[in-house]
Amino acid sequence: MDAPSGTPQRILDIAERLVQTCGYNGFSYADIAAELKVTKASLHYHFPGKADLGASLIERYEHHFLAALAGIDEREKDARGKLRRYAAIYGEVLRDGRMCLCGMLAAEYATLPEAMRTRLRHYFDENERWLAGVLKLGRKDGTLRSSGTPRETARTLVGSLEGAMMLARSYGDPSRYRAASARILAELGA
Amino acid sequence: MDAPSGTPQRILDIAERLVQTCGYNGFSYADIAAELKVTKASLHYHFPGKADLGASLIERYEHHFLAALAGIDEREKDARGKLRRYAAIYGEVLRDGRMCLCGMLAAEYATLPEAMRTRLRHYFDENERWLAGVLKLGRKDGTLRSSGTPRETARTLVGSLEGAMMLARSYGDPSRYRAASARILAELGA
DNA sequence: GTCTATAGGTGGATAGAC
DNA sequence: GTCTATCCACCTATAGAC
Repeated sequence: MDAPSGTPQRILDIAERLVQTCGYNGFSYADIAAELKVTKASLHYHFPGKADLGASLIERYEHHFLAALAGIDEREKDARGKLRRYAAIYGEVLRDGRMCLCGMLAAEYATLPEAMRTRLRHYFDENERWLAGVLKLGRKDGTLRSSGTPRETARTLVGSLEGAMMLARSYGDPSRYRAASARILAELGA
Repeated sequence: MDAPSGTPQRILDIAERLVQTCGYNGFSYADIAAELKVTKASLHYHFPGKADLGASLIERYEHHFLAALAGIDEREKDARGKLRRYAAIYGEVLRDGRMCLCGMLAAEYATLPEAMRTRLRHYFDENERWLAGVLKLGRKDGTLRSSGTPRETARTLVGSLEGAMMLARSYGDPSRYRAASARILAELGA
């Protein structure tokens, strides 16, 4: 609680935004250094290699995301409400021309170091796991309907929302995401 | 009809695969040169700058794609059949760790030259247009159902399939795409 | 922890010979 | 059309002073 945000956190903040907009292969240490007003060498002290920085980015992003999902579980008990809040989180991500960090990295998957690939799949697995729980809950109390297993439906849902974000951003129009997510959720009864 | 494929076409073939796997920012003239066994300078003769190459890639990809859609319209008169064939085209794209060329580029949108951005949006617009026609047809003859306008549903559909491809590829599992697309199409009655 | 300086490599791109 | 040779900017990364 001493520093509101240490240097490593500020580095991650900038790198996160850069990856969300330009991709992992689309930014450099020089970009971060310029914005943070330090030298590139300083960055290497905190994150020895770009792969370390990338892996830390995913870990922190997932950590924040899971915290947000825990927040939903605390405040929202209705399965439909949970789904709508989940979709809304990704809607907020779209601000400033950003895209979901992990959706971006998924596109660059083939060029990522293994440490990042593993963490990336873990992120999506956790999305799937949480959504499957919500879908199961909604099926039990009759508020949500889906044709396949909760697991498969969750998997499809994650992909659909990631794709909706990607296209919405290409048109510079977040409302495209909102329209798409509303339609997708409507199919499930939410 | 003289040469089965001239040098420019072979360059595009290699570049297309590279973009589909590694992205526009993830490949270089050197990669193409090595595979085609020519020098980088030769490539610049056919495509002066990387932006020219990128724009040509999208144009050719869209041309091939629209030809495939025309082929569907010729052989398949049933709206549900058209939709299934459309989804199948993207399923075939997934071979060899590839992703839809334009889905890849959409992720890198912020870093693309304007000439590529314009063509990219055009590709998605054409997808949307064709799909909206199919959805309208299916609605008229009662074979397909959707809650929103054909246009909006088409838009959502394109994004969902692109997202499904991206995630399937991250898991190296094309069956993820097939499962997701089957579920998505089922919601529409196909 | 941050700096200067620099290494070693690769990026896209060009000039000019053949 | 393809080559050799070369340019310059940029990349990730390291050594060592402060």
